[in-house]
Amino acid sequence: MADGGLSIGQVAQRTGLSVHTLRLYEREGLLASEVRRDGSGRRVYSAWDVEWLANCVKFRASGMPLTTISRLAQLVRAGSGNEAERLELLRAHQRHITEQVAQLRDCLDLINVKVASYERHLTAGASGDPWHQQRPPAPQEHRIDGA
Amino acid sequence: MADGGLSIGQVAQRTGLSVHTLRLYEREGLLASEVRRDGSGRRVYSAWDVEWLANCVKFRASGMPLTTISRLAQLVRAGSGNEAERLELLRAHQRHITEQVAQLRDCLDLINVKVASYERHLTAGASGDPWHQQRPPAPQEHRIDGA
DNA sequence: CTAGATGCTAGACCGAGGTCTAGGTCAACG
DNA sequence: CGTTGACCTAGACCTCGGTCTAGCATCTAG
Repeated sequence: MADGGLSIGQVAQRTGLSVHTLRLYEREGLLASEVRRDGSGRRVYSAWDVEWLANCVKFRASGMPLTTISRLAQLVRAGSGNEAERLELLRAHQRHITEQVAQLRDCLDLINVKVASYERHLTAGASGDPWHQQRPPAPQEHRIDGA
Repeated sequence: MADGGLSIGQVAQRTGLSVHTLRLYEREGLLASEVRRDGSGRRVYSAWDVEWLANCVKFRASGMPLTTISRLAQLVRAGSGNEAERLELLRAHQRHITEQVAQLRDCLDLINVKVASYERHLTAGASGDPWHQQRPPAPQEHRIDGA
């Protein structure tokens, strides 16, 4: 392939997406630049396309829905003049990620406690089911609702 | 409701799940103890059930599939003797979360770069599209005239 | 007593995000 | 030449995790 263009198969290999998914993404408007085609209608991806797709993969992995990526792509495709909107979109996702990290840490705390508890249980011999420990009148943690 | 038993609606309120979802979770075997019923067949949740559900919510929020929660619930329901398996399951999810956090950080890095770049762009006046830094969209026309 | 919440079950429906198939084109290889 | 493999489109199909409806029973307040 001249000029560094890549076939869909090659792009699949280096993005980790399936060729099916690549075509889906294109249909859904996730690409920020139209994919070229060769003489017989086959897709030819530029290095820039691949780079963009790699970003898409990260966005997806961090929970950005296809529609949002599509909107971003649309803005980029539209060219200059909408930078503020792109920035807003990115900031929103930034916040979303931060929130996710907080939730993950929250769950991780819980799991760490349970894991430690089971490890104790297993190495020290049975001392009661860690998941059925009676909770004596406990210090009010973040109770969901006072009641 | 005597002895602190809660109705499904009350549980929905304090777990943030819908009553539909609560019934779904029960059908799918996510509950580690069978929910009691009152005289006329209505569910009566114990404080422990609610606590367990709150954990389920965290598990879900951290990407644990229903089937996995179900398996964990099943183990807990089965009682002592399978602690090693529970621990294994928890450790697997621990790893999964850690991996997710890494991915999120990875995406966050990317976004931070882009955000910074757009901020510069916007405050300092247009200086080129931050998303087209390396490769201007020079889509060299796909040949339409014969070869 | 009656209305209006709230609950019950069974099962249909939905959106997101893929994944796969059918049927066809094309280029290269032995 | 025929076959093989990568590619094309259109569209069906699938899983996951809910969400909602129908039709009925029960509780509670006025």
